Amino acid sequence: MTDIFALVDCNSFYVSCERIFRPDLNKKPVGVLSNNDGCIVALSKELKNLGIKRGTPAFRISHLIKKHHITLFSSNYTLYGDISARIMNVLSMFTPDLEIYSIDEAFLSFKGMEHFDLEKYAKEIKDIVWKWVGVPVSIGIGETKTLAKIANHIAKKYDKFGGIFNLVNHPQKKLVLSYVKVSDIWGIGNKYAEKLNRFGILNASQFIDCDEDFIEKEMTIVGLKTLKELKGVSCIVLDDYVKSKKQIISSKSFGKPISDFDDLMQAISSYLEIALEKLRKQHSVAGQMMIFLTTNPFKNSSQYANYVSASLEIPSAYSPGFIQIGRRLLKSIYKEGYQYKKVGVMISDIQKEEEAELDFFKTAYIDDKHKNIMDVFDKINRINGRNTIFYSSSGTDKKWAMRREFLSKRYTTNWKELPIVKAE
DNA sequence: TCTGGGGTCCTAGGACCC
DNA sequence: TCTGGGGTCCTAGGACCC
Repeated sequence: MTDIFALVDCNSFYVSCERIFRPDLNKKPVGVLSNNDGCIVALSKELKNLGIKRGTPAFRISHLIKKHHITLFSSNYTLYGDISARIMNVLSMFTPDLEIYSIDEAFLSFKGMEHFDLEKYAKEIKDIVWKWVGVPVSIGIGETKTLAKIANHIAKKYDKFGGIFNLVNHPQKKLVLSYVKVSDIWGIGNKYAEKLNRFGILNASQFIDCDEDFIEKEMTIVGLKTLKELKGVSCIVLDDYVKSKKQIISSKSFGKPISDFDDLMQAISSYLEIALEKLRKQHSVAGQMMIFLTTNPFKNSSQYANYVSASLEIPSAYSPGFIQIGRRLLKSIYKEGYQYKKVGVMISDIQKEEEAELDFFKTAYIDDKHKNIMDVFDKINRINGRNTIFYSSSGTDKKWAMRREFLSKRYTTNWKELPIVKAE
């Protein structure tokens, strides 16, 4: 049976989520901002057409907002996460093998379906997602994940394909690949694209003709896998189970500069709470933690950045233990007199709770009481909403909280903010 | 005034061991 | 002039992804 992969990718996902509840913004330039309303991270086609690029700081386009009637939103991850879950739910009805690759992308296995009308099937998927959730998607189909990615890229780029492109047994595969820049191949980023360009390799068709030893030498076995995938040899398998995280990071820039130790400690404590809740959700414990802080590198003021890590005697997921160590670590690298822009925490050396318990010398948690406390803690927040209860070390004044000036409502996760349909 | 956040994998090099 | 060889483990850094 031939392996066939379909990649379903939402178009301008965050923008599309906002548009579900603001249909008046269809066909208009819309953007979604990063945390702190800093950079533009998602752009509608109309905004892209104004020459604005992903990653542009919002303040650089402030003069264009009025002129072109641009609408900007603060990122509303609660909303996007909820819409994403709905889409994945719909997609899972079309295949038993689904890999949720990111918040807005999923690989579907079409294994053994080479005699089906794959484009027609993809069109059905696209239409149903649009009808039931209200988000437009593009679908690319290929014998490998990398080819499905390329097909998706083409489906998105050229309107004439109606958002669907199939590379399986394509009679002009080489010609199609010659239209794809090497930097648009999945797995080839800026650095390797530049390197390949220096060798005169500019598009996917030229890349596929390269000598395998040469590619492995210049791009390690990662590059070699990409090459083989383009040739139709599947090297990247479909992972249809949820993988546990091997490290969890929580960090955010502050809404305004912070220099006080206690404020920084509040942020560290809050981020640790977020990271550890994620850790417990995947039933794991961590044996290592790291914290870091930095001033604003874009400012001319005096700069300082540092990080420090510590190992835990016993791997755990008990928040107070981590917060205690976090305080000690912060003390060791904190310097007075600097304007800090960001702090963050990282927990690593992660293993499953059961596995840790099997190890006689590394019993997870100090005792069951700690585990019970955290279970109850998480349950309360799960039922009543995040931050219903939290540690006092995380503070209540939160001077450092991020800016979110253009936040849309919690249309799908809060009863009080449900959209209202008015009959005229 | 204003420049994101969260991940993975691979490799090279150092420390250490026999 | 010579100053072994091989293995493992860990870490930092680089590359990529969304």
